[in-house]
Amino acid sequence: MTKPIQAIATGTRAAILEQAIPLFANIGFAGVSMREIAKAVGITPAALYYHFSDKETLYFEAMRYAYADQAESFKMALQLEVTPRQRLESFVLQLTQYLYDKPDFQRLMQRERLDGDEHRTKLLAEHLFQEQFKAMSELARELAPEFEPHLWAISIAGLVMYHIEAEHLRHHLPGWKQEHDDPRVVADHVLRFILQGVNID
Amino acid sequence: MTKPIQAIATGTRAAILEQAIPLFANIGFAGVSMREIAKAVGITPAALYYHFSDKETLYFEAMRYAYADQAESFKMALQLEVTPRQRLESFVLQLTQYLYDKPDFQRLMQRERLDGDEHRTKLLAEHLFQEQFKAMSELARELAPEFEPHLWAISIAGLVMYHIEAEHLRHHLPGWKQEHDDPRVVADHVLRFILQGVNID
DNA sequence: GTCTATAGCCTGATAGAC
DNA sequence: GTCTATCAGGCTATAGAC
Repeated sequence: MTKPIQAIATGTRAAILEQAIPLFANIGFAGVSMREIAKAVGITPAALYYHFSDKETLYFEAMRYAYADQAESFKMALQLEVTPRQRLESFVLQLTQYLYDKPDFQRLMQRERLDGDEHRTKLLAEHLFQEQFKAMSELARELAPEFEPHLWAISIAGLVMYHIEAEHLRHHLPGWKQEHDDPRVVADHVLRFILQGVNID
Repeated sequence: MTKPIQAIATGTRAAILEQAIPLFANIGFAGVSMREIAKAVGITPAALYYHFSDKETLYFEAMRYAYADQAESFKMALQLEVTPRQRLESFVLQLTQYLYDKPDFQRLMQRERLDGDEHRTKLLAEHLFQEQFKAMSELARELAPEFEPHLWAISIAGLVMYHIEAEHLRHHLPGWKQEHDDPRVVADHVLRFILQGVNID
């Protein structure tokens, strides 16, 4: 319905990436054709091949473009000079809010977990998540020393992500309420769920 | 490599479904062609259309077939006449083990969360998960009355599932150890993670 | 039930004009 | 840079023989 001509993008290359991202996120690599992408941008398929050598390269670049601003987003939350508990709280809140605000990014992550090859998965882990994951592991050592930091950090991330990824499914499961789709309610629940198991002074 | 001709299946229809399931699970609906499925079964594409009216119907029936044995699997774990804590323990253990043992099922679930339409998602929720989800919600009331049962049950399921779904990604994140791929280690961690936050007598 | 053959369309990708 | 035109091949699905 909405046809938001790119306001941010300058240049055709950026416009292509910005139109391709939601298509790949919502339909997947195999489900989207170069013709569809071209149509969304308002050019012919042939023009796509001037900017990207093939479909896979376009997909790869679309991912990199979608990730571009992400790496910066969480750094601050974890590096603040505050108590460990406050760092955990701001991390959970920020992650929840981010995933709600950027559904394309969230769905691209989800698809990579299913279809990402070794190369892309490694890139994802090392260039996007590693720094935050390290900070989370450090937090684990401070807040929950009785756990493996790696497993603990995955648990935190998984808790947040699953609530969001299962949103449609949850709507048909007993006890669902409208408010459960509110990121603040999810973040609040997840935080309480974690903190009850953590040795807070 | 391995070409395990169907040993369980009796009849072509079952053979088709059994060959289609891993293909859909690993590559996805849009990524798999009727030709590929036919080739895996050892028949021609035309023969598929004798058994299933079109590709979508085949996919739908393949899902139903993959789910068929699942509904029974978890019932006992939750209906045992044991303490709530023991029911939680056997649920987490059984879910973890099941997802590791049936990667096709696990991946089909993951794909449904991404691409499932309203109809399939509802079917999934109501015919497969509802009963176990209710039992989990009941468990929540007994073990963690300070939480919303719905959100608590989702958290438990999400904890287990995310560890498994993120397996490839985890391999490239700091602190990963080989043993973290062992379902018993994951189940043990998840259980401890949950139980520390639960009021056990 | 399964086959051969094929219709009709869509796909990724390229050549060459502008 | 973007176009028109097009190729070669893959796709779902069907018709009709056996």
